Amino acid sequence: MAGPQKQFAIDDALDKALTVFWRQGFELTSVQDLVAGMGINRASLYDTFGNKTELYKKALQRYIDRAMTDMREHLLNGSGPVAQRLQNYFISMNAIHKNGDRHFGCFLNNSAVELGPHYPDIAAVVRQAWTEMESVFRTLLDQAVTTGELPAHTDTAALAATINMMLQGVSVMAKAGTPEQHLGKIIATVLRLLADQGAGGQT
Amino acid sequence: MAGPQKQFAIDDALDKALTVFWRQGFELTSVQDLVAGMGINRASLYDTFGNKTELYKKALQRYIDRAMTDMREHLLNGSGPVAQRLQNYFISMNAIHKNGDRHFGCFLNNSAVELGPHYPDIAAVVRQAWTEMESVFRTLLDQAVTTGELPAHTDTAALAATINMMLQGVSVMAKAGTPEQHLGKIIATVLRLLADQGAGGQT
DNA sequence: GCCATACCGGAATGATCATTCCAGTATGGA
DNA sequence: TCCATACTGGAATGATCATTCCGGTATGGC
Repeated sequence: MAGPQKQFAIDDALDKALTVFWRQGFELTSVQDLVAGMGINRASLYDTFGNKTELYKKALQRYIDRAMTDMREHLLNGSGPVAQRLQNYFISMNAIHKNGDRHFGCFLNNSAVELGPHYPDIAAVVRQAWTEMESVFRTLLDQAVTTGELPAHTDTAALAATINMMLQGVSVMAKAGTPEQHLGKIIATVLRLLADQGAGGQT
Repeated sequence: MAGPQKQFAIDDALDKALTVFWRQGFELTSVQDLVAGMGINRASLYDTFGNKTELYKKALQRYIDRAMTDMREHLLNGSGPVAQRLQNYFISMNAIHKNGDRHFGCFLNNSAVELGPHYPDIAAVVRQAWTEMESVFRTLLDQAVTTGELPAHTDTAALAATINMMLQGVSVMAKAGTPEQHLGKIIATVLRLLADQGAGGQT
């Protein structure tokens, strides 16, 4: 084909769009904000990404892809006790979601709350991502059962779903500006609950 | 004073405004939607409530007042095991947050995510409400310690904060359309974790 | 009966928004 | 050298928004 060879880097533009949407949410982000933040022309934005809503969906998908990769790396490839890896993951997520003293929360979580009720397809994408996250947590918990860190009768599927729910809860509280120290106490309590899991009773 | 005696019922109008904001969120609700939903005149809306943002804050405060009253009634005045009361509360919250097959989530939670980052005073109101909710949970847990349902060494403050976090997590998942059955499994797991709490180890 | 008050429907205002369009510029293959 | 391609800045379009304003109406106290 004739013409310039060097199309602006699509993935890089998506990352920048994600940053803007993450900070401001969907409704409060104008296309002007996106044009400025992405460093590309308005017409290029529409040519390449369709429209504002489509761009948001593509940015969300990119966030999911990266979050899942990060998650597997941190949780499954790590060594040491599962409890320790989980705690590190919760703490590092909290760090990723903030910038300076402002908290932007989990982008999946934000998408679910702000757009879920109005865009069923976005809600479905979020649920699908959560299902994958639960699957990673379950793999991790199964490792813990194998090593004896968790009792053999543990319902790892149910526990994985619950851990994912807790991640959403912590994210929401962080977004509202809950003090770091308070969040730390909650995370520690979660870890203690998991450690005690099944110690007293069974099924 | 001269003039009509029967001002339109302010509280009733606030309830209707709350319903509209709850279903559509702040940004996607137009003043026209509010005028239609509240059944009052546009000029009356501005005269009585200031503007759209002020109206939202007043509706949020009304939601908080009613939610706290409901919460105390359901949790503190009830009888039976604390675990049972907690489970009933989680399930009834889930029912309150939905309408037919659509889930609107917890209005506090929605406010935190959608408006928290842009309106620091709203974020502060939400955090204050959460603090009160934690206090109610703590009172409930202290009852459980008294009756022996929970061990004496239980850190009820930390556990109360964690339960509140879980309520937010379940609310977000419900809002994204997570199937009832899946939510039920998560709530059951939470209750089991709490029941086993402290059975294995101590501080 | 009289009037200030409190509401009403609806129009006017001024701003912002997403999206489309256009004229101009640079690039790489032929 | 030439031209189709891919981008650029910026203006035009058409819609929607929050907020203010106005003429009209009914109500209760005097």
